[in-house]
Amino acid sequence: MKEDKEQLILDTARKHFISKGFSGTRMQEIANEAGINKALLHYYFRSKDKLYKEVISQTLGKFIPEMAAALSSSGTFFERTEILVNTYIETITKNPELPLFIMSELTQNKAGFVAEMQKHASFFPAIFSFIQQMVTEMKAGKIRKIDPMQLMISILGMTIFPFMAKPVICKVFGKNEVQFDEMMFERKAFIVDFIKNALKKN
Amino acid sequence: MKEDKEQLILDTARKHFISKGFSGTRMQEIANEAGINKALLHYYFRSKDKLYKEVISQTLGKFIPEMAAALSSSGTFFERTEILVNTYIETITKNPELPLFIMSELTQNKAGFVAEMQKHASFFPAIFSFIQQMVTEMKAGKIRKIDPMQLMISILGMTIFPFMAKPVICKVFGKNEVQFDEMMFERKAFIVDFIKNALKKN
DNA sequence: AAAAAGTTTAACTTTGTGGTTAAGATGAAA
DNA sequence: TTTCATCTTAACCACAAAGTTAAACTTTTT
Repeated sequence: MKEDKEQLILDTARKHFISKGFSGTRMQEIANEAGINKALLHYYFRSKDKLYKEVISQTLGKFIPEMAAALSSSGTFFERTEILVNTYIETITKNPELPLFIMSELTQNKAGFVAEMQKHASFFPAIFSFIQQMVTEMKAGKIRKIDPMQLMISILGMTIFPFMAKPVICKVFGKNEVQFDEMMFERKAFIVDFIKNALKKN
Repeated sequence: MKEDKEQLILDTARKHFISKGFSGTRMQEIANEAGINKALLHYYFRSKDKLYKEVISQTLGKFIPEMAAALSSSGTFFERTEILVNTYIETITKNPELPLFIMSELTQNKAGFVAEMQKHASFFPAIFSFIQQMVTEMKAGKIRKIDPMQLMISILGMTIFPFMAKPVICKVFGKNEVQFDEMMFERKAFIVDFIKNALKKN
């Protein structure tokens, strides 16, 4: 019961913080939507600040390890790319606003956010394990030699950018939520294929 | 003198609105940083809302037409892609926070922002003129046949995403502002090359 | 049943912020 | 000099939002 309510508050708060930012979010709104009152909000989480930190901690604690794991699979570079792209698109489809939110908070250099981010530094070695594989296969002549950093950024850009530009994409191509998800589903194969062709040796 | 001060206020306000959002921005802060007082702020722009709208109008009024023009060049698909990528990277390098800001405001569906955005609908036909060229050259057998929408999103993703993920990229690859700009400078050629290879016919 | 701990509510206080006002200073132009 | 827009200062108002309190209700423990 207690945990239920606590989680209900956290879920409601997350929705608001992620879609409207910290200063755009009203404690009263969270209370209303969670079907409780403001006093209870403060009973559970002393202040707006602490509630925010808890939301961030929970959200990043779930999201970042998933992202890191997808970077750390085994197999050939193309196999790992396929797992990476598939996992990213599947995971982010469940939380499409998350990348934009994370990047916004990082750009604004929100103190509590950056601190929480640093707790998940496991993300960094995961990236380099992936890049290492690129380098290895380039040296082995399996794929065309290009700048690994630029390639890494390209893979992430093709995969993550559409979620961040979702409103524009939906508007330009006349898509609703469902059609957008379908497009992203098809995009998994598209990206892998696109990268394979781009890295084919002449 | 008057126009100077007016523009000084607008520039200061833009900095704050873009980096901290509407509700995160304080009129007092804008006044302080512009070296004036709050009363003068309201003397020039009646309200925070009107100031915001003016900032948005000025910013989008300059930025979007540039983006649309870059999509509307002439030449072959690869030539147009090169112009598009070069112009986007050069333009956004001067305002690296803009894409993230625009997407955030659109996602939050900010009334005034969306309204202003619709004034620059010229952007939409520009996109389709570019896509049309893809289709033409695919039919003519000049480039490999793939989904034009997915290709369009890929080009924009590879070009724009790095700016939106700038703090992460700088952190992961240990880059400062200058090094980031250098990387983006090199990226212009990288993207064009990458796309050319990906679209080469088997 | 009584006590204790946990849970909920309404009403209240405090603070932050947008916005106003009034009185006057400054500087350019008629 | 007079006039007018521009600009400053400082105090003020109104309101919204964060946060507090005290009292009451519910559940658990003894």
